[in-house]
Amino acid sequence: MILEKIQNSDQPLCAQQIYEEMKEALDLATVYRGLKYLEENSEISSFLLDCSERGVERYYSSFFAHHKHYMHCMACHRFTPIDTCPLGGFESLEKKTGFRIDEHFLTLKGLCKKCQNK
Amino acid sequence: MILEKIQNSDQPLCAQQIYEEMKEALDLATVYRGLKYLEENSEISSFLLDCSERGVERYYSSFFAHHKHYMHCMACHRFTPIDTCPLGGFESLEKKTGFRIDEHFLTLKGLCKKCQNK
DNA sequence: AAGTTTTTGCAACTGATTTGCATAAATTAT
DNA sequence: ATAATTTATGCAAATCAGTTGCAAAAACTT
Ligand SMILES: [Mn+2]
Ligand SMILES: [Mn+2]
Ligand SMILES: [Zn+2]
Ligand SMILES: [Zn+2]
Repeated sequence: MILEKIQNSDQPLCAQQIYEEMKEALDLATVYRGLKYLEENSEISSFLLDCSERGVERYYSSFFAHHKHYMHCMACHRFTPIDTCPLGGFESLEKKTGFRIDEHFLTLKGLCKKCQNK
Repeated sequence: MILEKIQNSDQPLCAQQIYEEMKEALDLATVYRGLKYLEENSEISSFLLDCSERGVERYYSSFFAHHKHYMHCMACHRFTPIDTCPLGGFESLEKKTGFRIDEHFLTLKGLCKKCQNK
């Protein structure tokens, strides 16, 4: 159920949002346990969002959307996906610093098209 | 005191780390209040780090280091600063999506030089 | 020194997430 | 199909970073 909800959404969802729509069927603790299980089994992936209005929440999206980046609208709080990762090769940075980069997380914030025209 | 500690550190620091070194002088709540004040007055800036070992914590660095990005070592948990922001112009992305990008946050994770050679 | 404002410590609270525990549901063995 | 065993669930309590109320302490004004 939880997996389907996430797969059928065009937006990353947080635990509360998933719970809202199934509160008659599932307890919040069960939602969290389900999300944990799904993430451990690589069916979904998550990232933290630090939103000035809504605070810090973890958002989940289906795994095939793994390593996708989003732009977060600070007005409507929706995510706009970015098709191509704007981060290119880190080779020169790695060579220069000796650091081996394994993962990167990028969050863009601003105003979506709709919210600008208001 | 808090501001000095942050300015004199080569690493972003979290509330706990700052508190550790002044626990005889300051209460943790006072540290948090100080950090809030300093950030509101743009003397420091902060970012969230989601570390698989240490959990989610907010790290603070002096404001002149604002808009700096770091690579976080997953072994020693230290930050290596990146001198030049690897993110170039978002103009084409903005034009294509209509989204207006105001801020961006980037976290790189991996293994620092030292930790690789162990 | 007395009155006023600001800062502090401490404890209680918050909100997201996790956990213990006893029960319910699903599986497997008899 | 029935009893024994395993797994999933609800609910409440715990956790953890961070915040807040409140009364006492410190700093500032008069
Ligand atoms: Mn990327
Ligand atoms: Mn940048
Ligand atoms: Zn919007
Ligand atoms: Zn390291």
